[in-house]
Amino acid sequence: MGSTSVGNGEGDASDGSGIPDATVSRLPLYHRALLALSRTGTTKVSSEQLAAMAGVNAAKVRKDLSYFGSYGTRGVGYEVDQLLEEIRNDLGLGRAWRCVLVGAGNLGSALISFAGFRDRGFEVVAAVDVDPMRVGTTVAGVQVFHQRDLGSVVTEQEAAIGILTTPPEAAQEVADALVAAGVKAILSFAPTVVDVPEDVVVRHVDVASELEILAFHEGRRTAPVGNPG
Amino acid sequence: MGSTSVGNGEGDASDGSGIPDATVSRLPLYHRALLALSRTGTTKVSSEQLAAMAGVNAAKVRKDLSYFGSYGTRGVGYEVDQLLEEIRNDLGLGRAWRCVLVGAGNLGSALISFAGFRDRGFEVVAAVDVDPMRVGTTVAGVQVFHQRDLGSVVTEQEAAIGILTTPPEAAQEVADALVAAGVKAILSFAPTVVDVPEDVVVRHVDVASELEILAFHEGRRTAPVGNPG
DNA sequence: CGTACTTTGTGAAGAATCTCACGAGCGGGG
DNA sequence: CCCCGCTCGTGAGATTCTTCACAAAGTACG
Repeated sequence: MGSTSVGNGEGDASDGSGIPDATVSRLPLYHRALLALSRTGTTKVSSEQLAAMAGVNAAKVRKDLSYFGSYGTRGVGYEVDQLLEEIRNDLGLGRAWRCVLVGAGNLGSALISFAGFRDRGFEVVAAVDVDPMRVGTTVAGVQVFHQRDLGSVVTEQEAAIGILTTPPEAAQEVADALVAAGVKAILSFAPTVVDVPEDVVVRHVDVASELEILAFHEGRRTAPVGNPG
Repeated sequence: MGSTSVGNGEGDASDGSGIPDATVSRLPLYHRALLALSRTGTTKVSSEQLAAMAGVNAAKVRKDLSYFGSYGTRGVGYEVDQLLEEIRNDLGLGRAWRCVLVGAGNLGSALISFAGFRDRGFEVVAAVDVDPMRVGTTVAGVQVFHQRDLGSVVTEQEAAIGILTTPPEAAQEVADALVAAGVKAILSFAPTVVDVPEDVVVRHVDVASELEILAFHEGRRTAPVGNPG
């Protein structure tokens, strides 16, 4: 997708790990599908089924999985629990990921409350903000510190992931502080580009952009030809 | 990318409009950058500058813009306001986009309150939910109807975009209802695949997946080789 | 044991995207 | 008016991603 900035190099693809970016971005889909299968007690799954569940092509599933080794049995398919375990390992979901949230506003608070993360091993262990009204309070059990203490909060909490929900003006400054504190993975909701060193990964979630892309397609539908002015 | 499903065909790329998907997904970045320039009163910008602001390559900027015609002056650059107007047109941001939100829970409410949309022409004109506690209430000025009336709400409100923030189990059913009501653009926050007809565009925002991708990269950093078990 | 059937794993072709590199056109100065 | 320096627009090559198609390898069964 290109919203990632990672050190490039020797590998088979764009990441040093040798796993193509496109494949990595699909792993969560497979993970989700396998989780659903496991819950229903299904023990085996073919690439065809998995593909349907993840909304992709079957050949793609097989090729993606092959990057991690051969976990399937020809003529049978993949063992759900074994494959699930493998992907859990690859995605690093075996451990708990400690996240620090920067910007405890509307969106930030919603994210903290959102249960979907903790289930998967992502826990917001602390939040910071600049607003004196928010500093010192607790949001859904998460303490809010002052943003100037971001560095020490990250260190003390041993946070590995920074979640950035500040206004765009503050994003770069916060990213710099996160990087300085040793954070190497940032999820940014700020509608702006953030510059980070090569070894830091940034991913963006931008709802406004997504809506604009939808609007583009909608606009094309009703007025297929460019502006007639 | 691949989170989009659009009818494929004659074009130069994967969309019927002839504009490559990759280019479309970058238009919001350019739009944002130009907006910032316009606000500071800058009248001209080079592809190099624009590229830096959007976090992409200069050649890519020029090629992207060239799909829409030649709006630059050689030796000078692009006229900010003219280019901004052009991209506004292409993205369909000249008009107001009426959105219906399905699922007025935590995330849904946060989205309604989020100001960033209205500024850009996206307005949530109604919400629906299944929870009787929420039906009949008002969230940030937006009325919440019962989900069973989704079809008529869409029709009466003349909504063009559906925003889906239900639990994954309900996502497909809701998407079907939206499609039946004539909605051709859906933004889904539900962590599941939704099947829609070829002429409907779906885009996904999945925070959990993004975190998992970050975890993947982080995991690779500390343990570069596969699981030593 | 051998045959028929199924599904994986993967080389290779194809498509999309990115990047380079350079000619074309514009403004400014002499 | 002509030359110089700058930046756009774009063909072509490099890269990445997707899809096809088929041999390899397993199961089932008589």
